[in-house]
Amino acid sequence: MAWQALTPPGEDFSKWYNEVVYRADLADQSPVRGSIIVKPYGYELWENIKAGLDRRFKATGHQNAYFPLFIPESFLKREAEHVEGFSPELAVVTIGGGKVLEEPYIVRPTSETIIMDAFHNWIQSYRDLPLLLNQWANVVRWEMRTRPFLRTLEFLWQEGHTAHATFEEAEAETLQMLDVYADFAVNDGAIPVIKGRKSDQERFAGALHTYTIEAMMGDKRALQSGTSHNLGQNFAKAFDIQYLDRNNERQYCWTTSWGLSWRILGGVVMTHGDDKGLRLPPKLAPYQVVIVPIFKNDDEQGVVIETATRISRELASSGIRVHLDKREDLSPGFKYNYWELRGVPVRVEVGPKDIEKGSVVAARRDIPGRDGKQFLSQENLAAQLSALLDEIQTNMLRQATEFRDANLHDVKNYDELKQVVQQGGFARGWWAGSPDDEAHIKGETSATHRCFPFDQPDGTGACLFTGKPADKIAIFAKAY
RNA sequence: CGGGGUGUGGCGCAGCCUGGUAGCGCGCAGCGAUCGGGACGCUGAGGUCCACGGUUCGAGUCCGUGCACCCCGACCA
Repeated sequence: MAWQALTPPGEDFSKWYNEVVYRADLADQSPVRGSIIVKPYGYELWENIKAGLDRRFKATGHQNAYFPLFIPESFLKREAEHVEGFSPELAVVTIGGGKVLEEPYIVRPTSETIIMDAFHNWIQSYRDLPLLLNQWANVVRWEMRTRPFLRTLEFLWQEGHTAHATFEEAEAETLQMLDVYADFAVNDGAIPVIKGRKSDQERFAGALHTYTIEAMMGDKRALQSGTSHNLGQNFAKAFDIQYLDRNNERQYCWTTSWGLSWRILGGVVMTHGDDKGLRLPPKLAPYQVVIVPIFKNDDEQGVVIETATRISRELASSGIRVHLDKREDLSPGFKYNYWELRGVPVRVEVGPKDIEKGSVVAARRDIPGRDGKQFLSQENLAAQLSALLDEIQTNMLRQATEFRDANLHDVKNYDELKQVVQQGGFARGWWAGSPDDEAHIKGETSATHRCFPFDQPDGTGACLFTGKPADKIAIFAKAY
């Protein structure tokens, strides 16, 4: 009994999160402050996230490209708001090859500027539009305080950058990509998200509009899980991206950018995890099924391993990501806990009794204890498990949605907002406040304006803070 | 950048107050036993005690300086 139980999430969510990330082999601490090593299991999870997104990007007409890690310092300065927003957190290279550089290079915190510089060269005609690119890359932001995956000095993400002929097209693109993010989060990540628009206070440095998907974590705090920006003509003007329209007139482009990082991986952990560790949605899980063989002696071991291997091959050939845990000297109970910590959606147990009966035991991670266990026939097992995985995916989304809805409260006034924030959860109410009002609320409650949800009620109401007439509702919550 | 904490085998820690050149648990290796919810036994490998300077016959321990990392806040994907 020397193993150490996880800190229960209800006791100290932050501590629980750190323990899960490290103990479930997602990541390791690195010698570099605020930077993590992503271990194979965590990286495979990220690869599945990438695959789900990349497929959607391609389906909406985008192509991948790759731009340099280093950006000339002067590029950042071309868009005033942009440089102001990012300069506090830049890493700057001043020496290369032992020589002081004439112009320092910025290690990209985001790539708008260097990509817009290329767009300047690439776009001449309306026939060149729209230009729809995406880049998978690492970026660096020198953050004060870091947390694995949620905020690291260096992180992996994708950043889409597009240029369009009109505001309407750029706006449509911005909203389309937000839909893509939401579709991915909901259907692959089983994370219910609220789509909305950021307040001016919270929008991206240099953007006209920033749209966001906001998710509720297991501690009822909000996680901004992906953002999509309509950059208007701000960057097009700063980088002189002009095209000749059908009437042979020069026009500035309208550009967008949209990004989603490995933070979403932290979101998966914090949305679904429980006191036994990770719970991974089947669509993202590196292993969807793990097979634990059970035997008492060499005779049993022979036949059990043989059967388990056969089943494993059958499942793999049906496209199920399966792993057979053949490790010896480890008891089944140990393996159950081991794989539960790592969030594998389904555990299949194969023992002598199962072989007698032609069955297996299937235990689902989303339903704890005996309730989640059932016997399945070895006949047609792949189809049965595929159906079970679908059911788990659906159930996890349902559980997360119920939790989110149960902690999303409508508030009429500031007192109610404070109460909601204090007990944990999202506070939703009419809002007509100023940036100063937002700052005031943040100062007093540490809750921030998360978004104006797209889903708006009819009519108008009194602002929860100022009492002034408001035509929009907003959501406030403590956020990561 | 403000506040707090910690640096001792791979990990978690004790030892420091009351100086006498290292110990526990886990993990790891070998053998055996066990295996339907984290069982076990025996044997073994593994440490310039964060760095530098000082006090001392002698420093993990006392003093000074520095560095690093973690946690809590303000800033952010």
